[in-house]
Amino acid sequence: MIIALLCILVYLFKPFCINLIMPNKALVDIFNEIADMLSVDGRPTARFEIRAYQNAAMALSSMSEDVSELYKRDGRDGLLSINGIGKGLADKIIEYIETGHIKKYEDMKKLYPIDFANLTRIDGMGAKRAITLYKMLGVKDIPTLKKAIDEHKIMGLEGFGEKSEQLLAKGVAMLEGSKGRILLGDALPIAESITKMLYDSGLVEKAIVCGSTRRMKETVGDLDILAISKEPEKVMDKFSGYKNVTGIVAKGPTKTTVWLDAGLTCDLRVIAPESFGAAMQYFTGSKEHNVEVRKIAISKGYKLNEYGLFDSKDNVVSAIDEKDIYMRLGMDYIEPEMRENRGEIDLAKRHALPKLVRIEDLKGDLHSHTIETDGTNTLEEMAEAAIKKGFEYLAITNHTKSLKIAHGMDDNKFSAFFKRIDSLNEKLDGKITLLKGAEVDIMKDGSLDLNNSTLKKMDIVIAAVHSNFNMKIDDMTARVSKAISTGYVDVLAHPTGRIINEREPYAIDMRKIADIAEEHNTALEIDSYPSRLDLNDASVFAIKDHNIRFAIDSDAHNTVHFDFLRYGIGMARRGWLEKKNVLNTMPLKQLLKRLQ
DNA sequence: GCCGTTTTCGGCCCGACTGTTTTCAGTCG
Repeated sequence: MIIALLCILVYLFKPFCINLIMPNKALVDIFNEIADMLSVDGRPTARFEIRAYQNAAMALSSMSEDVSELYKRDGRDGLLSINGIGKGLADKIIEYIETGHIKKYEDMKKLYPIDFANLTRIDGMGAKRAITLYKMLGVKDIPTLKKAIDEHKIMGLEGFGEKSEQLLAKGVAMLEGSKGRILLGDALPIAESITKMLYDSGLVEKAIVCGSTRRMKETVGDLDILAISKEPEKVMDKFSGYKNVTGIVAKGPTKTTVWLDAGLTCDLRVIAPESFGAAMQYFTGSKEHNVEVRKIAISKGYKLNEYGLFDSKDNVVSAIDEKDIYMRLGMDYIEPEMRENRGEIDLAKRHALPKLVRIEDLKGDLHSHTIETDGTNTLEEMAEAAIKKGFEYLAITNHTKSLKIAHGMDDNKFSAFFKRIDSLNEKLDGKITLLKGAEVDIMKDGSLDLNNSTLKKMDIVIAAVHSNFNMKIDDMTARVSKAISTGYVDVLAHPTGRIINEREPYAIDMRKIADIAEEHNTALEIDSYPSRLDLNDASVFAIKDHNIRFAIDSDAHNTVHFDFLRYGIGMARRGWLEKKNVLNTMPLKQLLKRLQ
């Protein structure tokens, strides 16, 4: 009973349970801060040094491995193998790993004890202004900035005026109301509502969502929308007057930036039709991808910007069509989800890009709930909605008894429920096949929360950790490995347990889990629920070369949730998965054969 | 401070918008 209560408490207070941070975050922050502090360095080469530190920070932040592990294993050469880390920064990383300090950073920090990370989040505040305000007024963080603004001390400074002070005041207020990066599952519908509004206005020929939303990043910091129109001023007026706009940051004839009530900014660019392809390429990003693409353009004697690809005499080589621009640069077309400078450019040059899985490839969904546990629709309603989605099959996978908060079912209840599924399947007469399943709790000791006799009755068993999240990495890895090793688990659901912006992933060695999964033919889930997206793109990318399948599931708790699958597809595509890597691209017959 | 299909020196992505300017710096993506 006490354990059950603890489980419920852990579930309820999930945001406070775990503290596992991005492996290289400390170094990433240090390198970014050094770059900020170098912004006032007068040496002519300083701006390139700044870029070097920023590139290094970017490289470290996109690594899935802890850089100290890499150093332990491969030494200094291991560090030098990272693109963007040379001798100087390798030594600084080693200094940090071995002493916990970097002298250069600490010396600079004594000069500028400034909270750059938060101050530069304010609109209109970059590193230079942060340093100026520190030198002149002692501003070093948000509270001291607010004080300076309240006392109107900023407007008199050289380079600052009344408007600058007002802009900063507004920036602080906006930052305090901002929600940081919002979920893709929130951002994409908002962006789509704006493009719909623009189309409905009759002022635009085209309106396309670009930026990280088009790349399907799991969270979105701001929205980028691109439009073609003959009346750009009217479009900007329409856009800045949209009902969800709470403030205007900047407004010009080709570019307008507004604050939305959802707590993020949205950029709208209006572009001439002949430049649309170049603009889409440019505004989709990522920045790192674009920098590489532009370098390739330069190496071929071209210049690439948002208006097109130009030769040395400024003649247009390509501009209307995004695909054509890649082609002219000697590359195959790179899908937006891959544009992160993670090796895709090299593959595109060698015509060796993967053919990414598409939402049309999914034949069914392997993870859903009904009103019997924590769903809100009946079995019949879920079946009906899945038929409308065109699914060939839908697995009903309700929670098991330990997850009391979700009214988890025991062995007897499952037996009775399966009879209902059998009879509904008969009634549905092949319009869809409902698979008998469960989302079985993996207990603290790695055992499964139902009797083997019940598990044997199921078409599909998915298993998940829902309690005791704060175990040591070795213990959690052993716990989940033990569950998979029972041989009953077809799919490991939301393998890291993270809830975006709420709960960190629990500590688990995903490479070891992939090894065990490979051995037992267990698929790993990409849970498409917007706040989960678990596995995420980085995890998928890290283990995609294992001989395992991934299951892209909705984790639907009602009939509308099947729409979430597009976000899971986004993660899969960002992790470079192809159709053959995904379990539920299999037709029913083949799937059942494999599950047996 | 990094890096190499102009390679160990001499380059390093590019343009819009704003405010404080009188020709441009800072910020942003």
